[in-house]
Amino acid sequence: MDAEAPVRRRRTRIQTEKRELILDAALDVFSQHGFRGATIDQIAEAAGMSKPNLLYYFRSKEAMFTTLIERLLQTWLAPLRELDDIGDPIGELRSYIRRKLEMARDYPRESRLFANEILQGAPRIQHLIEGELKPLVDEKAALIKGWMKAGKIAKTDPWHLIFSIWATTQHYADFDVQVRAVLGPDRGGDGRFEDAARYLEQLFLEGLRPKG
Amino acid sequence: MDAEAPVRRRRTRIQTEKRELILDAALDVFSQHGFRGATIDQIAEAAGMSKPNLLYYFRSKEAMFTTLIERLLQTWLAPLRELDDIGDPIGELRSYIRRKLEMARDYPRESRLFANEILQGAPRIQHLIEGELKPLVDEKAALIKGWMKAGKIAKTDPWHLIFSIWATTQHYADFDVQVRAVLGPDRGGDGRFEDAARYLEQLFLEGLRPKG
DNA sequence: CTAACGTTTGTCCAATCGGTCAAAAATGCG
DNA sequence: CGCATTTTTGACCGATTGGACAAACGTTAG
Repeated sequence: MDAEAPVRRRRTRIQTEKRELILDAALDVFSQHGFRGATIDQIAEAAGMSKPNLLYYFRSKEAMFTTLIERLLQTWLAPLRELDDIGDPIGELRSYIRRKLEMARDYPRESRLFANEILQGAPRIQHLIEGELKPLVDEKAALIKGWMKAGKIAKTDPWHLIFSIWATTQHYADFDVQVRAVLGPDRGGDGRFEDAARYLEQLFLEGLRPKG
Repeated sequence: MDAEAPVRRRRTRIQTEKRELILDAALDVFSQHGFRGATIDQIAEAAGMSKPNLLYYFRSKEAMFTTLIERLLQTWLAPLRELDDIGDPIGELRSYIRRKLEMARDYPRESRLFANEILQGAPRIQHLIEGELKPLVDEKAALIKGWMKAGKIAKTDPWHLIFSIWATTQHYADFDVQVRAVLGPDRGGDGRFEDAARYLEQLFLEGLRPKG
């Protein structure tokens, strides 16, 4: 049931630190090569320690991955959790999009790791998707539906709306190589996220139809 | 230069057939597990033949992958190639979005294989992205920019517009497991693509701002 | 100092990997 | 038929993989 470290009684200071160090290295390697493509040796080297030493802190490659992806999902869903009925609907959605785009910019490894797992059929996190993600999305979809009924935003499908926000924002993390290559060295630099933010705001709020 | 089969002189009927059979099996396996995650044994079993026999038709795992992804890119870019100045701009974009969504529906394996490769930094197709994809996108972005200047569609960033079309449509192939799980057994069935089509059309044309 | 406990590593192992090879089986052709 | 060519396979190989293990090393409390 618990896929954790030696943990006889309490967790040592060293254990806490080294586990964090390992998880960071593992995130590097897993997000770049996927679960099967990553090797324990690679992770150990990235963490600056020997393979058996790494396996002293995590009993298996699977344990590292699980720990990583469960923690990641919480971070990843946080912005959606914050979506609520306090401000005005348009503003709420606008800042949700902005926050998701910031996450793609600041935590691209997490995004890629998650994408990799879903791409391969989510064999290790199916239960999290059905048990955590779906209920949360259903709840927020209901909230959004309320805004539509009240005429605060245009009537459309709230689930697909959420999908499209995920897709467009995470695209800048998951397909980063392609985005950069297509934009070229000038436009593909640091400014690409501000350009994306401006574009996405217009897309979601106004669409492409010319005014007037 | 040519990473092909035994090919002494011409390609036999059997060679042509078996190579197609193998490529189909390889697409199954590669799209599910990525390049490193896939094994020749898996592909051989999926193709219903022995491993050495498979290696008689393709000299290596890499050769299968390369053949597959080069062919795939052509299919994948075809809809964008068709984008031109003949019809009215709004209609052109509308049908581009529709075609891309149909491809996500009909060729999800291709989409996933491509996504997998990009996710991992496109180590094997960097040259195709820079040599083929970028020029095509630049060309079409210029076309779209012309439409904006002429007031046919709203002024915005054509490159990011293309990204957002890719992201939203391919999402339904790449994140299929998640989409289905979130929509549930009722809404996640065959109708999800029609729902998506309706939603995306509204998003891209009108945005979320309520009318009036 | 020393015993107990936490940490680190060198060495090893069975399983799996991509790929080779020679020989057998099937096929095409005069 | 008989011969050449193409197709198929079992056996094998070196390299890499995830992981086990015991011995060594470090740290700390009494």
